[in-house]
Amino acid sequence: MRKKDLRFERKQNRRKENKEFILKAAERIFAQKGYSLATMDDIAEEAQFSKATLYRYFKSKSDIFFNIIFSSFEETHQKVTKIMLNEMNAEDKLRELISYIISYYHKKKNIARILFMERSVMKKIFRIGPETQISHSSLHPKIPYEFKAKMEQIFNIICEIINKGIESGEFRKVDVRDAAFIFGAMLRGFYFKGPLDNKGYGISKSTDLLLDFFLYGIKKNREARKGE
Amino acid sequence: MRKKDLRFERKQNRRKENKEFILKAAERIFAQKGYSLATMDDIAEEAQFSKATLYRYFKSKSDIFFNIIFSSFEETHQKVTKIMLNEMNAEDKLRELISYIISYYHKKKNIARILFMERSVMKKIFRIGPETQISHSSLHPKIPYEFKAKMEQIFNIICEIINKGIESGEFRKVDVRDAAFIFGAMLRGFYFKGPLDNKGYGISKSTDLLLDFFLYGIKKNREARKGE
Amino acid sequence: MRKKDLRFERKQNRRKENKEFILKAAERIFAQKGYSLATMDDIAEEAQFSKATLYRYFKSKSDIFFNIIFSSFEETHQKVTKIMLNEMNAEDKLRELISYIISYYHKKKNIARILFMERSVMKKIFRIGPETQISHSSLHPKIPYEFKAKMEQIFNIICEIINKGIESGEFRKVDVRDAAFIFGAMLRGFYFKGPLDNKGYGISKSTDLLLDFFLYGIKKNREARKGE
Amino acid sequence: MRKKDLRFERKQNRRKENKEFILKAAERIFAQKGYSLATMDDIAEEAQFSKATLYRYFKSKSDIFFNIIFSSFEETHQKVTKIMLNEMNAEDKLRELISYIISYYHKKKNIARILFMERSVMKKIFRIGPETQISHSSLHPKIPYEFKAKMEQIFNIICEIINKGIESGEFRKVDVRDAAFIFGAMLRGFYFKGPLDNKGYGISKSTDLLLDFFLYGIKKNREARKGE
DNA sequence: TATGAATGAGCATTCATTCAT
DNA sequence: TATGAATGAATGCTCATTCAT
Repeated sequence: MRKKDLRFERKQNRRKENKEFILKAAERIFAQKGYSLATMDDIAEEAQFSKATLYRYFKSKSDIFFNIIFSSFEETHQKVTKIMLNEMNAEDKLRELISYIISYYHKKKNIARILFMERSVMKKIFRIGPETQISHSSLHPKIPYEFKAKMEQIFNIICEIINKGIESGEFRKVDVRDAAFIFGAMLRGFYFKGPLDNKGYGISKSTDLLLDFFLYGIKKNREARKGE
Repeated sequence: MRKKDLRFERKQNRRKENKEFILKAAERIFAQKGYSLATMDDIAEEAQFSKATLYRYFKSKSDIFFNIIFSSFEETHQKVTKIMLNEMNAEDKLRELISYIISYYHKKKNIARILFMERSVMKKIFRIGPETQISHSSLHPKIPYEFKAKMEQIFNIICEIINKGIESGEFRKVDVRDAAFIFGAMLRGFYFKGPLDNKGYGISKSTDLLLDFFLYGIKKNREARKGE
Repeated sequence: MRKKDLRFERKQNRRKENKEFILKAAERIFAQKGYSLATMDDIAEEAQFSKATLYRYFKSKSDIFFNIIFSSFEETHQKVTKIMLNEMNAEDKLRELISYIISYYHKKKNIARILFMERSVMKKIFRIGPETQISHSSLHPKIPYEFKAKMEQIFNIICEIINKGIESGEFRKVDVRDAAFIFGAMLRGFYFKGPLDNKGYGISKSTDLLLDFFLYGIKKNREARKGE
Repeated sequence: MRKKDLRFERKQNRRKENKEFILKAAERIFAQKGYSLATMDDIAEEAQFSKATLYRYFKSKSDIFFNIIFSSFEETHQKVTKIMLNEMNAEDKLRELISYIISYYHKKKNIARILFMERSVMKKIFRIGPETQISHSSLHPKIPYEFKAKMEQIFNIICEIINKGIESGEFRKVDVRDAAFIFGAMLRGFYFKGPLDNKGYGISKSTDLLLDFFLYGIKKNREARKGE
């Protein structure tokens, strides 16, 4: 029955490709318009499928959105893990991290923005998750939980990098989670700047800038600090 | 015709009060639901006016939103100016700044979030501004321009504070605008943390944390830095 | 404040009239197409209102349908009560009843049909009722309960009429509820005849026919019956 | 070419079996949900065929429905004919008839309901029949005609039973078609009772009850009736 | 001035049916 | 033959905005 298997595989692949294709199209639309303002018509047109077809691949608009975010999270998680495992000192790891995240934000544009920002939308989307899941393990098993979990995994990896930096004597003795949080905050705030303009630095210059401030702060003469 | 003047004035006052009242109500709704999910019905009910009346005071939903943001900008501008004019060293000014902005974000909750984040919404809102304005000098004269201008004024004040810090020798010789941008980014990112949890520090603890990192960074031993 | 009261009253009336008007239009549409096949667009067009306006007056399609049925139930209830209270013998009351119900079915055409027949639709409609009602006493307080209750009130009145007929010696001693059920069944079945044709008797002839059979049955010589 | 014939026959059989299978599945679905609320997806899933395959066996949803009803009509026709041909008196034939039809309604549940009741659906279904048939002698040759014809055949048999009862002196001299119609009405109405509850009698008790009333009516003392 | 009424344009979602393999 | 994929046309419902009083 190899023939049948092959045909089946081909079909599976086609399905996967189409899903991927729709997701890419939807990502572009969400990036342009945000979640609420993006319509299924927009996505259908962008993907060059009929609206009804979208529903063959995804349960709902929020399902599409969820898939976009979640898969991009996995990507990030993998990348961040890889960075952590590198044989570098902590400073260089942070540099890599910054560089990656900045370019990631850039690539994902408003997607990440929506994620961090349209809190009410997120609530609405994820209400689908845990309540519904009880009665029938649907396509979104433990959405917000998995979701948050994934974010925390990433956060923990950053903590670990910083922690190693402290242990190795590179960094002063700060609260690891505080430091990691500040680190993330700098990156987020750097990218999500609203109507503000910074000088439009590229990724490399931006990375240098962020790293410089995260490492050294702005003070000229550091008096004895707690962690030193 | 003094009578008429008085009556007119009373009317004006009443109008102003009502506008203010509607704005407050709308702010609560936007904070709860974000821009897209908030409906004019919601706002009307919250303000205890009829929906039609809302349109007597404001041109559109986006007009309401604009007014909310703009007035809160003015408030911030004044406060920041006051801080700058204080007789303090730069570090203390930054502390005040952080404290104020963190509490401001907290007070305005999602409002600021929307501002920084729902970029597509902002675009939509501000399209009303300059294009429409040509034909009839409308309520939004140079909206995004004024808007951006206001933001830049605030930004410039922060620059000035930092600059004074450099001149006085408190801070190392960094690019002032870069530093101000990083400063803002840290605050923004600290507050807009998406589904992430930080430890839920209060304003005072948050202020300390942010100031500590902005001043000193994370490095233990600072080798010779450019600005030193 | 009489002026205001009057204006308010006028408005209230207008609202009531419009509701009534929409209900009438919807009734025609439901009669033509049944519940599922009738669309809000159909109703809107028939009522010469916009679809959105329909939703100002009624919460949903099923709300409209519910109102149609319920008000027609009340009408029937009143009429049937009046018949019961008449000073007539039981036979004449039954005649009146038959005459009224046949003409009622005729007037309400498919509405009654839907009620008795599209059971699955009814289930769907009334699921709105009791579940939702718990959290917020909505427009449909105890729909199916009230609904069934109303039907049972009507049924009980028929029972009472028959019971009096038994007590007065007009009717033989049968189980009252059985008899009332058979009575109703004959009327229902007489009207809801599917693709069958009877001879197209008018109301008067139909009434005679139904009464004749309900009273005397088809047997020629009645042997001793239980109830005699 | 016997081989081919056999193969053809086998194919035909297989086709027939599949049709039958689909019909059974569809019947279950229609019974559960009524016509409008049942979807082709539901039927496909229940039959474990793909939706497209359904369309290889039947022209449309309504075609499926038509076949269900028509075949069940044939069944009834045969059974009713058999009853008529029995060597019994008319009363016993009626008893058999009632018993059969009540159990038939029970078995076919909502199917019969749909038939008698969703008149608009029936119209929709049968519009496919005679109009379409002109251009290509389709699967539905004279649908509503055959359909009605079948119903009338059944009706006529009931007439004949009653007529024999009159001729034999068992029944009084009533209009035969009127009596048959009332007979049918009682049965229909007895089963299609909407949200009403009767006491939930079983088939045997129900049969007794219906027969009792159809034979003797409710009157105590029968004065001289027309037909006696 | 204030507002209840009205609506056009949309929106997410569904479904009977057709197409391509 | 059998079917997964695709879709046009609806469908119930919503909302920012305008109208009439």
